[in-house]
Amino acid sequence: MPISRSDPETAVAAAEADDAGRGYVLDEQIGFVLRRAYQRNSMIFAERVPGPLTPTQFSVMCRLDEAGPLSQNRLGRSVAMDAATTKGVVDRLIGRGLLATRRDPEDGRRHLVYLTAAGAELIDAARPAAAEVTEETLAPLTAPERRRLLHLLSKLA
Amino acid sequence: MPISRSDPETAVAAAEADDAGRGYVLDEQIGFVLRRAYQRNSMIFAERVPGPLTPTQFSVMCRLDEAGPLSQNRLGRSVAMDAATTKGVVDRLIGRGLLATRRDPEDGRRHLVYLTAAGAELIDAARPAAAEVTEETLAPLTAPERRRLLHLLSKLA
DNA sequence: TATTGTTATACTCTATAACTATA
DNA sequence: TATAGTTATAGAGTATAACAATA
Repeated sequence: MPISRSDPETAVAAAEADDAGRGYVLDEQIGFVLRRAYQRNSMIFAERVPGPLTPTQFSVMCRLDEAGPLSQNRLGRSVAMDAATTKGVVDRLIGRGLLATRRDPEDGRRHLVYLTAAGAELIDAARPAAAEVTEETLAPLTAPERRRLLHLLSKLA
Repeated sequence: MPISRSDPETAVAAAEADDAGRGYVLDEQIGFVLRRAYQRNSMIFAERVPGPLTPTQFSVMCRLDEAGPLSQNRLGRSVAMDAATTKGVVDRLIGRGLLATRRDPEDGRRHLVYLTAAGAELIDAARPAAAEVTEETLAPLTAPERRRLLHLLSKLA
C-alpha cells in the first residue's frame, strides 16, 4: 500500500500530485491485477470449453445466440471489438463452418452474421462449460463477494 | 436460442443438463467483464504512458526496477508470463536498448536481465504516467470501492 | 535428471489507415 | 456526406513442443 489510507480523499489527491510514482507498487495496480485475473480465466476457459473456442470467439457466438443475426459492425460493438478485430474473429468462425453471412435485404451494405446449425449446436454445448468456467474462476469468492466484484468491474467498463 | 426441445424426454434431461447454461447472460460473466475492463485500462495506458510501452512491457521493466537484475525465468514468473512470452517481450525491449543481459557468474545457464541507463530513465518517466492510468481507470469508483475491488481481484489471481 | 534458456511454430487479439460500396 | 464493410499492415501476447546447455 503506497500511502496511508486514513483519509481517502487525501490519498487520492496525493496519488495524483507529487506521489504519482513514489510508492508505486506493480502488484497493487489495477491493470496488473486485471491482466492476471483475465489470464487465469482464459486458461480455465481453454481447459473446459469445447470447440475449441477462445473467449472472444465464444462471446461472438453467444451474442449471436442471444440476439439473433447482427451486422458485423453491430456484433463487434456489442462485444467490445473494433471492426477489424471482429472481421478476423468472424472469418475464422466462418472458415470452421460455425457462422455464415447473408446480405441484409434492408441495407445492402450490411452483412448479417448468424450461427449455422453446427454453430448453434456447439454454442449449446459450450454454454454450460462456460458457466463452469465462471464458477471455477469465482471459486475463491463467496456469493456476496462475487456480486460485489461484478458490480464494481461493470463500473469500470 | 436453443434448438427445439419438443421431444419430452430430451426436454427434461436438457432442463437439468442445461441448467448451467440457462440464464447464462454474457454481459454478466466474469470473463467478459474482465476482458472489457482490461481493455479499457490498456487503452488509457496507451494514451498516457510514454515509450511507448505496452502494459506488459511496463510490468517487466517496473519489476526489474523494483527487484534488480533477474534471470529471464524468474522475471517472467514474477509478472505471470511463461518463458516463451517473456523472451519475446525481453527481446523487443533489448532491441530498443531499454534492457540488456549478462551471464550469471554463479550459474552459467542464467541470463540476468537488467535495465540499461535508457531503460531506467524511461521507467522513471513512465511510472508517474502509469500511476495516472490507475487513477483514471479507477475514476468511477470511490476510494473504499477501489480497495474492495483490488482485494477481490487479488483473490482471483 | 532437472533446470534454464532458446527456437520454431501457430494462433489470437488489437489497432490504424486506406479503400470500396451503399444510403 | 455518412455509414458499413473490407483489406493491408503492423505489433503484441500467448502457448506448446522440441532442443541445447548447464547444474
